[in-house]
Amino acid sequence: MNLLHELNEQQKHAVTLTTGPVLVLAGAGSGKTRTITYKIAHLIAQQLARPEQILAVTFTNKAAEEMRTRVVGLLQALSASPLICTFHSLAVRVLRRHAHRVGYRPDFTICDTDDQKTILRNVYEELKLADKDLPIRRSHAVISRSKNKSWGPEQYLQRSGDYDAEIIFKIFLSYQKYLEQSNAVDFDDLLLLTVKLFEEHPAMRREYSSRYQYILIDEYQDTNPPQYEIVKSLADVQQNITAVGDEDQSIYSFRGADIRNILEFERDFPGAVVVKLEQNYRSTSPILEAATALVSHNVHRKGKTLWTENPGGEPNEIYVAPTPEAEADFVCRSIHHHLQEGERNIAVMYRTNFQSRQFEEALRRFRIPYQLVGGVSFYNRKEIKDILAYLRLVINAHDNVSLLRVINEPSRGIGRITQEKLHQLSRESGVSLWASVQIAVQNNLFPAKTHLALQKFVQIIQEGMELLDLPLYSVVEKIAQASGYLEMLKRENTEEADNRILNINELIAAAREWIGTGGSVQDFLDNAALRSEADEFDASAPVTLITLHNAKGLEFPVVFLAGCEEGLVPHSRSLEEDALEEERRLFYVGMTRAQKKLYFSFSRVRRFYGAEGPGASQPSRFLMEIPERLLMQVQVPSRTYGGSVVPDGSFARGSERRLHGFVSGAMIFHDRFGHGRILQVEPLGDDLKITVQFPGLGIKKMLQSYARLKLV
DNA sequence: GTCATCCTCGTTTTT
DNA sequence: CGAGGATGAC
Repeated sequence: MNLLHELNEQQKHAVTLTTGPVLVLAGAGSGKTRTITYKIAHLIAQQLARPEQILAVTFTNKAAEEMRTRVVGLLQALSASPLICTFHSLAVRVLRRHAHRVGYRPDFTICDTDDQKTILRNVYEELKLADKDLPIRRSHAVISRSKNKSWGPEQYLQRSGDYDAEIIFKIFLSYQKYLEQSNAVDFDDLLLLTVKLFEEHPAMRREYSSRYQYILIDEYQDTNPPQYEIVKSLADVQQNITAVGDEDQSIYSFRGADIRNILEFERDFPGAVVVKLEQNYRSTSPILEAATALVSHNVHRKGKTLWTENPGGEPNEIYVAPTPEAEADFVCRSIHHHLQEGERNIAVMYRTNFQSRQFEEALRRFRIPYQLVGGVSFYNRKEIKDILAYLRLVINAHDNVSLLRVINEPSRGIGRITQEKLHQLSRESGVSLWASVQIAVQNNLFPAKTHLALQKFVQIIQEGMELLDLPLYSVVEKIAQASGYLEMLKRENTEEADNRILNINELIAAAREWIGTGGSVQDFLDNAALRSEADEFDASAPVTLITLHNAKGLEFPVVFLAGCEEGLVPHSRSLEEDALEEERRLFYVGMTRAQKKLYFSFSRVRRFYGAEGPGASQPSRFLMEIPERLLMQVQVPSRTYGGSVVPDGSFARGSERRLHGFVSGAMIFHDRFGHGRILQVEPLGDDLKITVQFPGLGIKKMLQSYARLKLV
């Protein structure tokens, strides 16, 4: 079977290098994932490796799934399958077998962000700290960032230089202790414990690195230090590692991703062969040229030259909207147009999640169906997490985090005070909360009402434990019943509660399907915990709303990059030099998702927290970095705007802010270049109607003329 | 201990 | 504007 004829020379080269380390530096749209996929297929087809000797690590579950299907597609008959997974799911797999070697029981629970914050709240209580002195979100962020750099509490204290490092150090310590006592791990621990396992148990390292003869890593530029350590360990014995990445698409440094991993691959893996993939198969040339021009403003890159055989193509358009509503309106109208032309996959991308709302509302108004990627995913909904917490407790009652989540959900009279006392009890006697509850019940430590409530709770969980022999879905069903959760929702009798009931039913259905996979209850829970929002992406949806981060690895014929404003992209919190380059890469990632047509849009006015920003927003500097010849302004020959101005044409005090951006822009336009024409200025009560005509000036000049104006 | 209401404060990006 | 915490009435 010859799979290689479908590849170009460089891709073929990368695929046929079957021993030793290989670094594939691949530009956007150059087929890097395809190269890995073919390499897996090639190794199997040529009998260079058995499928189970191959391990491929991707960035998201979705990508893993896709790669799996593609491999199966290339090799019709597969007796076994290669392991294709994410770092985190790999870690879970390893740790479920060997947790005891690093101090955990194999039934450890995985905490998500919410759970982490619950734990931190308890730590705060123990250390007598208040959220307003040091916001939990901050300690959470600091702890996670440290772990992403492979720092424990001590290293953090020594190396961070934070002014409040000492107190965070204490929080960090207690947090970690709490996790250990609950036999729980957070996302970061999954990686760290795996590293620890390989470090402290050379036998484990040997076992895994000889089990997998070939290691393939996708999106290598996004690996952080613990992931890097895992890669090193796994490639230890055979050194048959293929890493595929693009330094221009490194956008996860906030999660500890270290671009050095890719820049220093050749030093880390001596004898590495470097292959560059520079032909882009995705985008037409206006898109590719603009993207290339943009990213060439970055200093920290190896640099490569992308080229395409798709000449011509539509010009990139910019639309400047007076308000976010107008921006959404424009996007919807254009989407409508493209849909009518028969386009099937259109994406609207933005920097921050909150921007999705304006587009959702507009799309609904236009009755255009869409999918939102990100936001609150199914497994993140409260009702789902609650029911799953019950399920976790039934498997492992000592899981404090889950216990706290549902001990009073639905409320059964075990409030804050009781919970605090239980905590105290558990700290004093060094046992789990579940054990404390039982001690309390046995020794009658609480008033009659509370006592009964606790008894009832114990009973619910114990009954659940007895059900575990039943099929998973009926366990879930019975738990939803016995806990009183369904009843609570029914009694609420609102549309929202009904929706929640539907969601629970959907969970039961998912549990029913799970039986078919042959996985255990534990696997079911692991899967739920590691499922990310981006995994729910449906490639066939006509319109997709998505953040720039989530869009990585995807492609769409038509892309709208919305909110191209200073402060949004680049985000106001990333204006220092390094962070700025990352923002530029993020923008680059967005641009290079487009196959045929790329739009930029931004709004003169931006609302934060429901109120307007302090002045007109300025166009993103990234727009300015794109050569003018590659940009075209959407034709809006004349527009009518309304706003508050006093009759003589000057702006009323207090009202100028609202319309500051475009009104002032129109005026300076007139001033500075002498071409702009204010067609009409008519008072309308307290309002003023201004009609402006935009002639064909250079687009950047015009964007800037708006932005630079100061209103007097 | 619970529920309702008021208030505060904050939005980067994610496994 | 909205979520989630803090406060106060039962």
